[in-house]
Amino acid sequence: MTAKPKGARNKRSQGTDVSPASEKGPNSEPPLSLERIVTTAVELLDAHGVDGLKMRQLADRLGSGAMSLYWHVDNKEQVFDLALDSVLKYCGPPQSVQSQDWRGDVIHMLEDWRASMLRHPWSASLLPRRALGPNILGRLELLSKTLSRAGVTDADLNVAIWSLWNYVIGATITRASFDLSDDDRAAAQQRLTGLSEQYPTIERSRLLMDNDWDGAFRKGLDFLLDGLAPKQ
Amino acid sequence: MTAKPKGARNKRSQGTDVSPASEKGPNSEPPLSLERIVTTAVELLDAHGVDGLKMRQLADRLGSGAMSLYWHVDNKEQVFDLALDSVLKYCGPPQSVQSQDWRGDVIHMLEDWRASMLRHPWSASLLPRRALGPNILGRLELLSKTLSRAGVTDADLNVAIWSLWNYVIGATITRASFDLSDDDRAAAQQRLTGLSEQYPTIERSRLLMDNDWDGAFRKGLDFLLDGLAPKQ
DNA sequence: GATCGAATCGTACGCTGTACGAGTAGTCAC
DNA sequence: GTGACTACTCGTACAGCGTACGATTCGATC
Repeated sequence: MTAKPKGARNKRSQGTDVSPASEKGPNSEPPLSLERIVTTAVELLDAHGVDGLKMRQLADRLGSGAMSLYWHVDNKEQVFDLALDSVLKYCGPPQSVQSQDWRGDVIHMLEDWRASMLRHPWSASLLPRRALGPNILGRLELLSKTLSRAGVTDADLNVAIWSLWNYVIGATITRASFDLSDDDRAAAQQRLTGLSEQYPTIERSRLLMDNDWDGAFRKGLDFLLDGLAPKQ
Repeated sequence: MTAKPKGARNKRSQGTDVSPASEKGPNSEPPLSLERIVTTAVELLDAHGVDGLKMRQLADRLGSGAMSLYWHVDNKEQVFDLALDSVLKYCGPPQSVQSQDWRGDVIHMLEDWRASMLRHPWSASLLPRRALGPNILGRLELLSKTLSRAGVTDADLNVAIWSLWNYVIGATITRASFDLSDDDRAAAQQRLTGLSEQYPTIERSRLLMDNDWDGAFRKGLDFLLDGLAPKQ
């Protein structure tokens, strides 16, 4: 019986052993690994979106057969989980670990979070539905610690975290999906012109076309932080 | 050449003509119609989620062949669009059309919006990615009008609308997906216990388990409204 | 050489959305 | 009646999907 490795699947990644792949010919693919699978999956997701990721295509791109993937990965869902978390690494605020400016630290982390997801527009809509990987948990832990340091009581901590999470997720999902379909939006706005008696206000303000996404995000974030944490 | 009706597809629904179905025997299904398709699709989505809606199953449940659906509907995507919009009808705030309490009106509409989506947990994650139907546009128009009445300037209007939209969407998507997987959350929280040195803060606060979703939603909404619209 | 585990992959299966075109029933003109 | 036209239904078929299964290959160890 040959059982797949489950817990220690990424054995190869953590060791410092010399890769045996280097001994192969120059025109042969390196061996499969979790890392190669995940980075290639991210490439394909960036190129073709969530629905555009196919296991066969992923294998093709890696120079292997489709079923070889399943030695390293349980199923397609796990590919999503790994790709998602891999994209959300955070290196912390630039200057220091124990900055006095907790508000700046929170804003930096959340804006970086949003930016990371917008760089990979498939990631935002995936995030709420998938398992929490170490990078996601790391961000939550950092957020939690920073708010705690800022004086948010334990009783309010969870409410504050989830409010911020909700806001970031919602803003990014909307932004990303509207980004993907500029033509659709223009068409929808155009269609509204024919219905101006039904939707006069949103037609006049050209709601669907002209938006300051970044500014709106920052504005709402400020308001939330004003309310959630005591002023300094 | 037999072309499908495109614009006037729902002819049967708007007329007051007597339904010819009543002349049939009691044990035969009523004829297909957009309405029946949509309401049945909503039932199936409620029961099995987004991935659980299959065209064949939908047709079975309607007592017809799978391909008959395609006379009334272009493709499966349109079924999603119609089901989504059908679930988001809004009848307005209870008391009056021109209430003095604009803040109460906005909160009522947004909390009703969230409640409607939570009643159909598949709807929230669908909303940002799909076309805007008349009910969705109606809500946006109402929100727009109310904020305008409350004194929000034209320049700030779009920013305010999108901030609120983002917040509602994010809160509801998160809530709905966490709702769907209570066991997963418990398991994830349990797993965190084994990693308490890495994630001490969110482990101690039991972030993944114990949350006051409704309270957090209302709190954040209040903060946003405080900032977005002038105090009354 | 024999053995064994790790890793690869060809084949096949069940399921999906839907293109195609045949078939049916009702209506209207003559 | 009869033929034409429209509205609608649906059986069949097809390509593409995730992946179960089992055969195969390769390198290390005894």
